[in-house]
Amino acid sequence: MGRNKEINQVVKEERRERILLGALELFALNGLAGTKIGDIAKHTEMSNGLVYHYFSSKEEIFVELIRTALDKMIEACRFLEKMDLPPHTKIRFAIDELVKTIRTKPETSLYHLLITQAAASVSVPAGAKEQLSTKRSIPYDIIAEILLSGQKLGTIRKGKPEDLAFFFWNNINGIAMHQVMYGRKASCPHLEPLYCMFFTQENENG
Amino acid sequence: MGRNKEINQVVKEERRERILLGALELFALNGLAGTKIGDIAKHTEMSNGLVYHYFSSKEEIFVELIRTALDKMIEACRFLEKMDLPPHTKIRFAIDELVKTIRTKPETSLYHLLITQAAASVSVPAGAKEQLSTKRSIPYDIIAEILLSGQKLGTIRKGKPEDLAFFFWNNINGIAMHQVMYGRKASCPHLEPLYCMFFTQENENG
DNA sequence: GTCTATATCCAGATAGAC
DNA sequence: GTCTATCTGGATATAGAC
Repeated sequence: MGRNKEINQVVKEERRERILLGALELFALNGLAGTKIGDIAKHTEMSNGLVYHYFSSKEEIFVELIRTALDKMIEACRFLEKMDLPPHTKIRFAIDELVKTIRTKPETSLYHLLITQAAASVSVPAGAKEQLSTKRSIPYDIIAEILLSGQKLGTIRKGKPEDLAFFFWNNINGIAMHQVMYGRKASCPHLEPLYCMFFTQENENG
Repeated sequence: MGRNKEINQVVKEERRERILLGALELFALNGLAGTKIGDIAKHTEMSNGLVYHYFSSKEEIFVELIRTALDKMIEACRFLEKMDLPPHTKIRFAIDELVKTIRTKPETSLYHLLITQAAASVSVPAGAKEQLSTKRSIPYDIIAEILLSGQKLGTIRKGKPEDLAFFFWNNINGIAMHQVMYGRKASCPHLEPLYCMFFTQENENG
């Protein structure tokens, strides 16, 4: 009894996840307005109505995805922040790790794409706007902070840390987009040029 | 008579331009599906019906904008290609000039955004797909070619030219997006980190 | 929980007056 | 050329059978 309820709960959770994952692919590629509920239903092999059994509206799905995307990114950044490594190693690690995740876990690229898109768009649901305005800057701030420490040690190039952080995320997003567009077909670009952006010379070849 | 016809022709052309410019802003920010004909009409202070007097469909407007965007970009690249400058100077010039245009002519950023968005999207009209598939790679190829010449002269960092060209455009697009999002409020990021991506050391400080 | 059928609404596009 | 009114289709969301 209580038993069955638990199991049902799990099944229900699973279905939700399926819908979210399917919707993520579609939203990331076609945007909120460009994705019909019917598309999501078809893509997850459910009926139209069933989607509405799990979510009360298309926007709700979208907002939940935005929330998840932002939370995952922030979590990764906080983890990075706490690592016991010199700043320039943290940055290198962050680049390598982000790119590895992008290449191996497809939904990662989609999350990046989704956030980038949503952040640039005006006609985004209020709930998503709220998430974005409170959380979007955090990864930028954390990277900027690490870069600043590195600059003090002379291992990171000079320049406004916020500017460098901007380039950092910009390139990560671009790589994610590249991955989504060309997938396994084209190989991921080599990352040396990216390192060069951030590391001072002595450090660069190390 | 022939006189009046000419004048009318000019007025008509002007209206078309107004619609295109207004639509560009909306498409770039909200995508094709996220932009209603009514939005375009309101934004250009025309009636719904009048928009249809100049264009036969929403998609037609979109495709024309994509075409224009690609053609402008290609034209600028060809101009760059033909300049009588050493490769690394061409690259520096290209970055400076692109960023200057992005900062001073607002529609430029919107064009960049529009193309990036459309290229990533699946649900784009056939006409736009066609434009993209025949033209999108040209700016990448031209920049890669210039970078390759520079590599032969030792003024451009080594690495696959296509990869470097990818980063080149990726950062330009990111700056365009930044400009659209924060406009005049936030100042444009400093470009030194970008130069570092492409130039060899001796050259970098020159 | 899951489906089909449907009510409702909204947006693309057209018709026709001025 | 420009507008308003309207047709029409399609998409969101709901109702109700199973």
